Amino acid sequence: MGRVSQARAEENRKRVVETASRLFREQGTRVSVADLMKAVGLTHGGFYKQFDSKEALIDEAVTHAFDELGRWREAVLEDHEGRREEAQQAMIEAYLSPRHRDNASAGCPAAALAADMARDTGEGDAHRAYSGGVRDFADWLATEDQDGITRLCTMLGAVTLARAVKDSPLSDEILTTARAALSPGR
Amino acid sequence: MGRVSQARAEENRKRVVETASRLFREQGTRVSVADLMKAVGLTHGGFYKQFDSKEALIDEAVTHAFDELGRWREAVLEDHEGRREEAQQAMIEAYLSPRHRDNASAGCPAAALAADMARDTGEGDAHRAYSGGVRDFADWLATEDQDGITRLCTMLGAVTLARAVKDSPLSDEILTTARAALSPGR
DNA sequence: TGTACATCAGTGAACGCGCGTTCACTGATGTAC
DNA sequence: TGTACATCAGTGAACGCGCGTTCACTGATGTAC
Repeated sequence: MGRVSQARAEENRKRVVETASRLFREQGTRVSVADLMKAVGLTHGGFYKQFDSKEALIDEAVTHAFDELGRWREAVLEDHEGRREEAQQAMIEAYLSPRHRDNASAGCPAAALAADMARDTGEGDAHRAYSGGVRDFADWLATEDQDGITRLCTMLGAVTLARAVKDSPLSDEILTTARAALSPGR
Repeated sequence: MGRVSQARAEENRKRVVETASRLFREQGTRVSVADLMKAVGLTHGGFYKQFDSKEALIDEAVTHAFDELGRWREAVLEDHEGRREEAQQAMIEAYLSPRHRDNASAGCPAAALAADMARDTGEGDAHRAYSGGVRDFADWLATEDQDGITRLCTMLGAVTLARAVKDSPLSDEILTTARAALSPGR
């Protein structure tokens, strides 16, 4: 293939991070470098021209996923013209929807990457991004009389369980029940 | 080594299932057959004299873990001489304790194995045991005015998040906050 | 502006390693007489 | 009860495979004049 322009190389790098951020949320960080590069349309050898190691990419991909989550929250807040509690309710609805359950690759990284974070070493940017992202999400969800952490626990637990029990009727029931519990008319 | 008595062989088989049930909860089903057998004190070659495949063992180990969870609930209920709501509160306290967070290998399989269940194929005894176990746990946690599913979501979400953010102060805060939210004086 | 050459993003074969699984072998156990 | 032999749980080397990572190579891009 030969050398590629700096602009193209930079764009390729971004696509690797974005694709990794999606694939890791969908399948976990066990996705191989070769499969990832294939998904981007490149070969695996060039990976190390852009990243020091797979772990360095994980750091960037996790950070990227939480940046995306932050933009998701901002978009919801804008949709509701800054009315905070209304936006929170919209986020809760979206979070506990079958759509979010079935599309982890575009969804909440706190839920999708929890097991990978728990099992890996706990040092590095991935864990810093994860902890900071959880804190920010909880803060955003807080109201005057309800703590954001508890809300996030219920939401994340529901999506985690709904994904784990797969397509049994229980999965829908978990989402519906959690949605009802977190709705204002309770 | 030569042949081993039938009683000993049966005991070895049980120890493999028990050890797998612990190691899978601690590290996920990615634990290798060789490492597992080493932990039991055997070599990996003999594994296939007892199990058809690693997947068959996963089925048994997951089932075993949920049986253990059921016995945990029964023990708590007995400790409180059948007083249901009191036993539920004791379970919530134990579930949201640092001890449970830090000892996944002896803890709740619904929390520890959620990611493995979500990412694997969804057929087989492991998933049946998982779904059934989640249902049973939720039923056990239900009260007259609070749904068991929602309680379980909050508990499981809290432990999952507390494990994922590792030893940051946020981890303790998540447990404490969830405990307060699920306590009766609320 | 055009030419000569150095750079380096991407290629694809290769590396050591650990995975799940297989298999010939061992020798104490279980059984038939 | 004692002897002869078949059984089979456990051993350890080997299998093909995919992993993360390395490296010699390619040739268009970027740069120096």
